Amino acid sequence: MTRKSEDASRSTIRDVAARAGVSASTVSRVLGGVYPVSAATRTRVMRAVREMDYVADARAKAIAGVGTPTLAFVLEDITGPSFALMAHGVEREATRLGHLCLVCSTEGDARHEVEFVEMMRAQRAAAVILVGGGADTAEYRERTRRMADSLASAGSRLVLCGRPPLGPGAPVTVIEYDNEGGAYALVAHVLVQGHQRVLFLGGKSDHTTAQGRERGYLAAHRARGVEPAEELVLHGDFTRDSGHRLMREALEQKLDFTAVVAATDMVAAGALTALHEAGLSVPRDVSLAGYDDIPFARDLHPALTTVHVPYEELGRLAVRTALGREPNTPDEHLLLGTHVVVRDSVAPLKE
Amino acid sequence: MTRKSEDASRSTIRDVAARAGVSASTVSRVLGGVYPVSAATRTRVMRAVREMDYVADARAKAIAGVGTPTLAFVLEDITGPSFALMAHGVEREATRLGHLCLVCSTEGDARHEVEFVEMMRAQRAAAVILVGGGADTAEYRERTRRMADSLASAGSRLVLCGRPPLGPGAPVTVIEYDNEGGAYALVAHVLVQGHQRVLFLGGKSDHTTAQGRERGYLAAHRARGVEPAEELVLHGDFTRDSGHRLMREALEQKLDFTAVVAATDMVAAGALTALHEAGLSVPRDVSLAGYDDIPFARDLHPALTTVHVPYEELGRLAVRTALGREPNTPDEHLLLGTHVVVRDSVAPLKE
DNA sequence: GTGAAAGCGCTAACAC
DNA sequence: GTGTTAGCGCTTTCAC
Repeated sequence: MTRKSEDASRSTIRDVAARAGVSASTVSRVLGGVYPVSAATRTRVMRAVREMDYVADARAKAIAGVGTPTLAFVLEDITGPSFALMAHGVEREATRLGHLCLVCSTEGDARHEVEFVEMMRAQRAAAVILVGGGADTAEYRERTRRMADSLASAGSRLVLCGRPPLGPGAPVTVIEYDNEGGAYALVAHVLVQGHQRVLFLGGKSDHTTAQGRERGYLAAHRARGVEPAEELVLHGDFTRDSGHRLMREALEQKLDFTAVVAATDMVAAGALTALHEAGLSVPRDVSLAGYDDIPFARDLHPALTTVHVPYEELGRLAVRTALGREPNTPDEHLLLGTHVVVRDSVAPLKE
Repeated sequence: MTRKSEDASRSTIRDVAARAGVSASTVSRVLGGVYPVSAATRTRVMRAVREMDYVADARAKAIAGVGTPTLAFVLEDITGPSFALMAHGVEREATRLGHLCLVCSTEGDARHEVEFVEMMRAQRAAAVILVGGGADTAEYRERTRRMADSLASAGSRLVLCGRPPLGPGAPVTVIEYDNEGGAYALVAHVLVQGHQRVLFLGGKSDHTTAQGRERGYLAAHRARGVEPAEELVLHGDFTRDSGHRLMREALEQKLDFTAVVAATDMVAAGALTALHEAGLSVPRDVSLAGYDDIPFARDLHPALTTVHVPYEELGRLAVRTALGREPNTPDEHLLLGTHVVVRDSVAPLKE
């Protein structure tokens, strides 16, 4: 049986109406749901719909005020495991709440970011979720503030996930997780094992997430009365390659350390490989810890001690609060907790 | 300076027109681009636009025939590294080609899948890309064929990525990569090292991707004149946990093998930790290989020998061909090559 | 119950 | 150059 010969490409509600011998309104009504329509007409209409394989144009519905709402998720690069986790949470929750989910990758370009947000505003997205840390500059605040305002004035809402909050009064929701606290706990755990010289493989020095983790590293030292050696905190970015390079350099320079804490698990993965390449054994020769608890962390060898961040939950939460809010609500600030998960990559210092 | 007091939420082109003291068409024209408008009016209009922070409703534009086209990408779970890679490719290429990109996760549920496709058809998506293998059943073909037809008849197009092609004549584009060939080459590489009993950690036995890889495993054996032992091919799924479990069971059952080939890198990762947990060393005690060449493969220890699949390229290609096709073109079939990348997890068999 | 008409926000053809 | 009108595909009064 050949499936329909006419070109449904331009099949409109009127075409269906014509075929069923009724008016467009009637078609709309039977499709719409529970409006009283005689059984006979309903059947005829449904048959026409089926025969023509008709689906109402979602854009037209939207413009008529009955569309499926949309939610936008803009991130740097879906390829990063923690971003992917969040995206998953966002996507699940969005569809659970009956929303369509647009995702855009900015590739870290701020210009792309504002372009995307503008597009989403044009799409009349119910909310746009921005994720991924960055530098907390005046320029950032101004730009982001502007996005927040225009979204808000369009009845939408901006959600900042793991990125610098704006000043007070901005119509945004910010959801963060505790970078400093997590790093503090993690580093404390390392220090307790007797390590005194722990190398920190950090991120970009103006990146707020990196800063938070670095602060935790520092604070944990000071809490135990040890002043961290300046040459032990290195800066790169959050990639695997950065960890690999930094670690190799540290080894070449014969820096003196017995443990290393990486700003992310990716960095830790690179560092681990560098360590292995240098013939060092973890944790026998040196202890290693990461941050994020991406799924792969436990398949590293040794399984990585790290800090768990509830990324997926973060994503879900982001959409839930975004969609639950009244548009012009002022700022709201959620802080999710993190906790260290102890595996095998950190061992007590043996003299 | 306070940003605009009126509620732009319902700010329409007519509002802008009123404020600028012109007609809506004029506003449309200055916004539209290059239509001749006097400098004076243009300025006035632009000022009004700025003051009201106006953006044209993309849905309304779309319905009027000048919208940003949309492209849909539906996958099982963005959290899988290879999916993420493809998504990245798709997303980049889509935005490069001026398309918006919708992504939906089906969580492996076929019902969700058809629902999403229906939605995308309603959205008048220019194309929908379906990725992720599955069982090649009659039900699958029928269902998918139906989706392809209705998409085609709506002027859109279905692209199948790494999943079973339909019969001939279906209006779909299918892009695959060479599972069998890759597995063949990989297993040949293992056999050449002297291994005779190589364990295969496969996927679901009705999953076409898994089947392809298994066929390659088998073929490589036969090509060397060795009949693979039946008890050495195990079935699970493509997750890390599956690899872990299967490996542990194989060890418990004291299966006799000197190398293991996993159907995916994730499976290999799980298997690797199971091996480590059992106190075995790779590749000294047993060799191990994966498939996919996800970024993490080289940070496993030892770095994983695997088959490279150009996932990101696959994604880009998918959108390029999808968008480049005329709607009702019959089937087209692209096969991307794969190649094995030799790292450290496979070693020659020592007697 | 059902149809005609108005309206959603926009663009485009057609005046002037 | 610019305004008026019609029309995109749909929903929703408002009549009958």
